[in-house]
Amino acid sequence: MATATPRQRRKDARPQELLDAALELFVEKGFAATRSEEVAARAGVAKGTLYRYYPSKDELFKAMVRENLSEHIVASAAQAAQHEGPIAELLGLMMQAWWAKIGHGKAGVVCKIMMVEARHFPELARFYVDEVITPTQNLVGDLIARGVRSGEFRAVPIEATVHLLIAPMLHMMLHEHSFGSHQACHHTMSPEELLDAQMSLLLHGLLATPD
Amino acid sequence: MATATPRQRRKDARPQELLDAALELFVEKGFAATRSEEVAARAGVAKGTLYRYYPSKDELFKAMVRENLSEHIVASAAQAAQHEGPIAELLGLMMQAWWAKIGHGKAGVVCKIMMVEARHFPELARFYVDEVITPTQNLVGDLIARGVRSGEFRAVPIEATVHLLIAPMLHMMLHEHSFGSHQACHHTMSPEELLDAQMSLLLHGLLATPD
Amino acid sequence: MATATPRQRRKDARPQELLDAALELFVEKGFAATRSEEVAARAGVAKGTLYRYYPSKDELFKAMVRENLSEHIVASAAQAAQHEGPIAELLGLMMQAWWAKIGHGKAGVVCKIMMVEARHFPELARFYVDEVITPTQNLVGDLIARGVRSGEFRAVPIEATVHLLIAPMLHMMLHEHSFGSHQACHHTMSPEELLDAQMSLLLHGLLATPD
Amino acid sequence: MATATPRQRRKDARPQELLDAALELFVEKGFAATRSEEVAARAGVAKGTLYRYYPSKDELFKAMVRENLSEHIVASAAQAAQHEGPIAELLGLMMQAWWAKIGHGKAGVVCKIMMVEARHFPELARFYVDEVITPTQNLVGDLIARGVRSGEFRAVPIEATVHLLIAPMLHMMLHEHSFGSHQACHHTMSPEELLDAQMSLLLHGLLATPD
DNA sequence: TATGAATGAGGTTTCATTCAT
DNA sequence: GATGAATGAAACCTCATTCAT
Repeated sequence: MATATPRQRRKDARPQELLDAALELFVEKGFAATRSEEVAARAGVAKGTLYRYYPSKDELFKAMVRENLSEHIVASAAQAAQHEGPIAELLGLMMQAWWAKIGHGKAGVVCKIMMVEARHFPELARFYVDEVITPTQNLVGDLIARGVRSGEFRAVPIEATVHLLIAPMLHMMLHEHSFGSHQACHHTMSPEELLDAQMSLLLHGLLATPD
Repeated sequence: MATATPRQRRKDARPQELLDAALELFVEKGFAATRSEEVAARAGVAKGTLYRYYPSKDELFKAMVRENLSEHIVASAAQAAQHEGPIAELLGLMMQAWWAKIGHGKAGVVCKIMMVEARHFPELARFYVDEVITPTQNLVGDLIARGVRSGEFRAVPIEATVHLLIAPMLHMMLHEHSFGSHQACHHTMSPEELLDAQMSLLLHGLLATPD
Repeated sequence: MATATPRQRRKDARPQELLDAALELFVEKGFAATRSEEVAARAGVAKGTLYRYYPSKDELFKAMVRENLSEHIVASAAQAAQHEGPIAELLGLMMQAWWAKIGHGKAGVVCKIMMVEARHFPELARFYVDEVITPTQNLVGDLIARGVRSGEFRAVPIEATVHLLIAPMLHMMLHEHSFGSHQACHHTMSPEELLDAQMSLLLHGLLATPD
Repeated sequence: MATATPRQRRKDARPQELLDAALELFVEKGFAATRSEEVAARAGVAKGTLYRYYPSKDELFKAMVRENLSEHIVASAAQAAQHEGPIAELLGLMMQAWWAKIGHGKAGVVCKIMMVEARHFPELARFYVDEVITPTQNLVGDLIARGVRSGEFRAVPIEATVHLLIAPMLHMMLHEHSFGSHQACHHTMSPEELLDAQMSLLLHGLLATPD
């Protein structure tokens, strides 16, 4: 049996190591401000080694996005759950799951990067729109529509409601990444509590007395 | 009193013209990808002239942000209105006003730029947090609190509610700027309709039957 | 009257200075082995200045060839002389003129460079073939044909004769440039004497007794 | 006696295979533009293996030239034939032989490469001059001189005549390698016909009426 | 011995900034 | 003040060479 040599083992791990290093640095400093040598250094290799695996900084970026997005896509699809109980409950669970699995981790960070660099990588942006944004909106939109049809929800406009469900989570993440290091800007509640509160608020509304 | 010559008038307008050009380009291409010569060209002056007004690209950026933020700050403060009727109405008006005056215009764009470049300009980010984010959150938070005290609103958690009010608008703007050019990603409703729908949704909640 | 400032005067001279520097270095070391910084240095400017005038090393090369070829082309055309006496005399004069004006100077050197780099710059090679080689061959070929028709020359094959007239001069130049610095390789006759001898040899042939 | 294993045979052939690959590539793309990995790949070995046989790209080049030149040298020497008939006949045969065995094949190509890279490899150029150019010129020069002494030839200047004999062949080869791929530049005669025509022309001269 | 992953010097090119005019 | 030619630091990328396996 061919035992992998240490060298081979390192080689196999390289692409992932480089992608991870790239993700970290692109988040920390942005794409343009990250030098390819830094990525290599953080991955523990020399400048030239990076180019054995990715033929340019742009390709590295694209690979990094796709790599981290694929989890996202799979996760999104998997959540097209077959849930029986009330839709409201399902929505709450899905939002918590999204935060725990995506918003809180690498995939969430990629959302920020995509937003920042979309103009510079139009094909990638289209890919992101087609594979992530649109499916997610459709998924959530279908659930809302189901709830409306079943009488669980009021006859709300779908698109606006989807937006209202998704935006706070995305924004929370963007905010943390951009201004999270400033004391005055930390949310005093945990993200989970915030989500719960938002969900409850969304369901019951602000008003004390329904008109 | 010396009447300003056309030249003098031209010169007095320079800083603003440069700042406007910078804003446009930073939005279009990002900070790093915008060359200082382009900014000068769009403002109709030569490369060297830019440096007579702003000693470096970084300083130009900071001046641009501060310039466009000041409107925002003033606007925010001005809205700390002495409103008499129900808070819900006030909130709705404020959100519409925010979108019309800020989110839709230059100041909104600056929010995106700040988010993207916050890591690169920490003092500026702090300034933004202190002068824009925190005051805005306090303003909205106070209104919510007032509404709760007066019995107009349920006893909702302030912070989460503020977040839920602000995030959708900010996110709409970011989204338009990042992916707006992709067909699949255009909102089919106008921003104004979206805002109305959101406000209504927020006030009454999703559920058809209050529990 | 707008007097050219020293700066302007230098600027106007730059392209030519850079082209001259490039020619020298490309001849000395070849295209690939010449660093763009060296070209700039020899022209007395900094690295970056080169790129104000030529957007890449390749474009610099092409400009250099075209610049030096244009003389050649003009010269070739001008030699399409309206000569009355014997063609043999004309051919001799033309070869001497070619050597004096072209082979001996920069344009000749460009022939070597074109030969060496033809594979790397196919469009340029085609340009060279169309604008220099083919016209020259046609010009000489027409003269031979005229001589044959008038009975001055034997009924020699045109193409081979053209080749036999041109090759020695070109080869002399290539040889000088490649091996001229090696003592054992210097021709002991001057190029002019060599040309005379060759012309005479070509006209009368090697054989002592015509058969 | 140990019979060579296939592996051993393979190994013994390596240097030649590498040299052949190098020759092909250096001709196709020039020395600088040929990557050592390409040479290895064309020879069917890995990059590192090349360096077990030749310690550097420069040394590979030198070995390649020397290898292919040695044939040339031997061939040149062998042609210093003891021919009895007229020298003119011998010269014609020698030129045909040179074209068939050298000009047309690898050794001819090496002449082009030497010419192009002479400046970069001065010792090699000297070697080439001493071992190839000078002997060849001496050989041809001696034959001319013999013909002059025997009364077969007119009292032509030796050096110019040697040049006139050699240049067309060399130039034909260089030309084919540089511009051969351009339609407008193909000779319409075969090289052999060209040689015949040249020889005949050289012997009898251009003029219809000997003076 | 052969391999090919890794290295890093060195090349091309960009662009913020300076400064003579 | 305004200009834009000039600069050179710094980024990207290549590839000859090394060396662990």
